[in-house]
Amino acid sequence: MPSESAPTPAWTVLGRAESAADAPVVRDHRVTVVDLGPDGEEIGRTTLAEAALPDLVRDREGGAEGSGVRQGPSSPPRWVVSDTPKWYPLLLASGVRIDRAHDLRLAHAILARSSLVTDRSALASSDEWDAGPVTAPEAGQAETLFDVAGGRGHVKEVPHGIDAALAEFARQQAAVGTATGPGRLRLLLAAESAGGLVAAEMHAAGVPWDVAEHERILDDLLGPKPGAGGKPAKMLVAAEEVRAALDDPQASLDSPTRLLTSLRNAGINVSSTSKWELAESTHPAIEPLLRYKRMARLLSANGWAWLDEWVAEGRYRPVYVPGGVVTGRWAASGGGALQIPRQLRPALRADDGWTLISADVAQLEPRALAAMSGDRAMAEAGSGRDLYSGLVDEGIVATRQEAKIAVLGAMYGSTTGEAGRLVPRLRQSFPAAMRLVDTAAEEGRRGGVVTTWLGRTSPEPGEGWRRVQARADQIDATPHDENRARRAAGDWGRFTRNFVVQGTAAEWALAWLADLRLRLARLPAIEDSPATASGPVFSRRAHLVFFLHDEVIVHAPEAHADAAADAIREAAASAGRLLFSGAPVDFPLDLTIGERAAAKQPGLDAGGHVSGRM
DNA sequence: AATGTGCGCGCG
DNA sequence: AAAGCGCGCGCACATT
Repeated sequence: MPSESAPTPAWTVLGRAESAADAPVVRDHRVTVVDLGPDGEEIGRTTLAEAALPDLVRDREGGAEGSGVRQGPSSPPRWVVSDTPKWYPLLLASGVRIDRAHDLRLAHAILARSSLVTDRSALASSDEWDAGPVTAPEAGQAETLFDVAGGRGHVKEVPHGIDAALAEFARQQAAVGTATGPGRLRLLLAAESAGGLVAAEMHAAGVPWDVAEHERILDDLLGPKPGAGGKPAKMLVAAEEVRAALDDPQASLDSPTRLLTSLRNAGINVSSTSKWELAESTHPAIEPLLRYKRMARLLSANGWAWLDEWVAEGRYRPVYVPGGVVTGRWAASGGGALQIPRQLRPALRADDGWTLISADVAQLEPRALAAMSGDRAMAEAGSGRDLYSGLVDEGIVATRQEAKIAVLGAMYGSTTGEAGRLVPRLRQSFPAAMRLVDTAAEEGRRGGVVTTWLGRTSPEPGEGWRRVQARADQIDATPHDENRARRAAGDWGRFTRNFVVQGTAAEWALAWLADLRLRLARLPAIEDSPATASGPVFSRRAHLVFFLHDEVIVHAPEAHADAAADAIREAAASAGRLLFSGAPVDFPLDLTIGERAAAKQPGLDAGGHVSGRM
């Protein structure tokens, strides 16, 4: 229960207790909890055993059974932690969820680089906060170490002590105070931190995974599971067909170099073994070869070995890395969470009595661009309809396919081929949107930085890039030097052009997630449910299980499916208002409840590559 | 035997 | 069809 009649803290900082001089043991696992008032002044402090932390947090959250349902009139604090994966798994395992957090590591990464922050010197010098996330504590199987921008090669953790946390938090608050447009940065820090919570929660809950269905798919596409070291029967058959068609009984299909030699010996004139180049040939070896390659990919990426390693108790538990991509998108570490092939989506299977709800935003990036640039014409083209079809309706391009090429080309900086022909039409129809991306590209070509809608700033080009540019400016620069510099400048310009769009879209998605997790937590819990593999916090209520840039999947009790679907829609509308209040841009969802929820057909709108069927 | 690199391909 | 952006992973192959 809330303690005494102390003033309600605005922030509560968690940190490992600093060992006092008279501490009986050096490594006593104790935690210090410091309450801060609205101006950052300390208004309370207590130290307790690590094991007692969950109960304290549960009390402060004011909810029963970790439900997160508030009981008292005062709101729970925003918990300030060094690094969410360091602290939150323990709480979740104890049945405690929290509403709001401020993740010092994630916030530091944003603030130390944001061009909105006027004075970054204090944050720049506290570089012990420039580190990657801790690896998941129970990760017996996680062998992949990851590097985040700046931490290349060495795995370093941020400090977890209370003194370090308080000092860094004070630096961060001061930095936000000096920012131009502090509101946006505060919003970004809150959203980024909420993303940290969601990532930990989804890892704890896991994706409900039907192993039998996965095995059925493997059996269907590859044949029965082979013995150790063996290849599946259907792969062997395809390989023999290829060798026969090439008239090369020794041909190796697994080594690109040797395969290329075999292909050329058979008169197939290709410069690589990539599938798009192979597909242009009509040689009879090509069809079985492409079939073989699809099977080889499925086997190595998501075959029986993947199932053994990554799925246990009917749950796939990927490790998400919020902020792991420079643009602010999430990365994933281990198990290929962001690359689960559409082919396998039927293996996502709700528990008995539960259902899956999947929702994705149609054309998120162009909509983010329309909103941030205030381009009314572009907003109108996407209003209440498929944005690409909107371009056709408005007579800007002839077909939906052309619209897609033009829009993607505008955001990625395409200059050749069909995109080169179509993008200029957008420049005419959507001048504000095009000016925004063109300006971002120009800034990048000059070696400058660009910033997303909420304040995430692109990295500066590296030393090598600067050397190349400097070389081309020398009086004795060769045409080769100049070409190289022009190409590098163009590359960086396309990066910064895309950064503002991809990064702002990622901010919208974070706001969506952040709002959604709170709405789901406020749905009622179901009664009398058996314990599930989702853990103590999520066994009785709707929860997020999957997130992929512009798509979420929620696992919900059947009785709450409609309420959860509403929460997803309302959260999307709320995210749009929060980021772009007043802009006439909507973010329509494709939402599916039930059996087919996880198995959306290969992309009408996805990156453009419609995956082949086997 | 470990480590690094390029290729190819899955996802948005 | 890929192109133009951002990723992670497994494999073959080269290097240490």
